[in-house]
Amino acid sequence: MTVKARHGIPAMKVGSADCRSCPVRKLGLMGPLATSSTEAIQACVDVLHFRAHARIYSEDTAGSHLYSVRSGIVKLEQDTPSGRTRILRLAMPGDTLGLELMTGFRYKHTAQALRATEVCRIPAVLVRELRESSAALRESLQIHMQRTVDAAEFQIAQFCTGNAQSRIARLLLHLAPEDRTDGRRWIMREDMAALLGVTLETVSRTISDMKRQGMLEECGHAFKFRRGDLERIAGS
Amino acid sequence: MTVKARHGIPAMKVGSADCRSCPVRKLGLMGPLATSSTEAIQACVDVLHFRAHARIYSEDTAGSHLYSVRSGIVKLEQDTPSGRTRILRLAMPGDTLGLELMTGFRYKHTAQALRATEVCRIPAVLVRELRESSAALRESLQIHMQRTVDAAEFQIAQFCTGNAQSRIARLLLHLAPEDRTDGRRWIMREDMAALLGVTLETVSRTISDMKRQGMLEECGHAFKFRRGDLERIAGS
DNA sequence: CGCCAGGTTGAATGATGTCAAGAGGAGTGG
DNA sequence: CCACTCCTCTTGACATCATTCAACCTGGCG
Repeated sequence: MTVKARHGIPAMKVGSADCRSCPVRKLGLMGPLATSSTEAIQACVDVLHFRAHARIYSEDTAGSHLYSVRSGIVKLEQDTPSGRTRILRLAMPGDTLGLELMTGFRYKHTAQALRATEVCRIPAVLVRELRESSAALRESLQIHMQRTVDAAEFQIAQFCTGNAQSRIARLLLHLAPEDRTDGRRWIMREDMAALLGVTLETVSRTISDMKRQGMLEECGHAFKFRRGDLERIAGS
Repeated sequence: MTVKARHGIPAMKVGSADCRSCPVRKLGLMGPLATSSTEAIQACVDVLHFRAHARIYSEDTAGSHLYSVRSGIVKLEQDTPSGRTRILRLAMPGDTLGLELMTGFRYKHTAQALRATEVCRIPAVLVRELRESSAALRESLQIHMQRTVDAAEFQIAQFCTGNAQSRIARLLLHLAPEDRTDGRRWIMREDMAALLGVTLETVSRTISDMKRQGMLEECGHAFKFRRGDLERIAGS
């Protein structure tokens, strides 16, 4: 079992894919496929449910499935030369994991759910086959590759630049469409730290400071703030 | 003209592409195309020569060409929220610039030659057309997209992690196939700093330290070192 | 109730940023 | 050929920020 002992059962199969009810069908990799072919696809695509901290796949292992995120957040991490693990980027609903299998055979990251997460598990061979016959899928693949590039570059520009306060502000803005983060998109301090390239303590301290300055509140697992406040800090 | 005044003529057309003599043909985007179609392609592909610091294209402008690097190094940078400019990654011979035009119409970075650089300028419409007819090109596109992702993630894992000395050691190792950097791949301190996410002064100080410790020499525009020394520092 | 994972805080230390001054080299024009 | 300027790199002194190591708090859960 490739999961840290402390985190129990890694995955639970919920059932076969039901694309019609998919919350992110339009965004997902297979979204553009015609409804006629959808039926055949559903047969070999499973929906899996992962608990927080469960591992979806491991760096440098042979892989045979892509994953499409339906809900939740997934972190993609690598072991750095220095022994720590570094989060390279986050995958949100609609994003595709494991696209590197289109040009290789091993996963390049460890993928781990940040919180309860649902994914569609898609056989790589299926995608390779459909790629030959469907121009729509080819376009979708290209779009999703580009989205991967964008996410990685976003990480560099937003989360590897500026001081800790700026980075945290940018992360909160990124996670929150409005003036509060969704409680279901909770990220704990340790993961924030690995994502922003600072220590856990610095994250904790900085968030505490921001609370004391009155620009941030934390209710349960949700942050509340005025976007303007954080945007001012983010750009400095 | 989109080039800083101080850096004179931005580009010089060397001539039409001569793929047979291309130093990186196997690696390049168009490499896998059959020789028969190569002739037709060469007609609309130009080879351009850029001087050090010349701008190849600018962030957020409409684009109609991809570029394939033949020799030299190109930096891809973006303006950060904080006003500085941050280098997102380097493009080396064989790499392709402007792949974002396959799914959009604007360049997402500013591309600037780090030193004297030769590129092939390929019309985006040509690539879009060939993509329909040639499975080989489609595969090449996918490989080059993946290579872009790899480069961005390399940047995060290697150049945004650890202290200044580790980052510099990793950069030198990355630039040097052997135990010395190629004088023709010179990168000045300012660019190193923007690439590693530290200040110019920190780069200068750290390199001076490493020289004093005897693990680094600088002859003209080349660094000399023993890989073992730097590898020990890089992994810490 | 007691344990433990997650979070907070303090004090000391180390690393990096900032501002400022100056050295050396390459190119230019007189 | 020299004096000049500009660019790049170096170095110092100091302020600021982040890390480290440690202690402690808290709420959930067996």
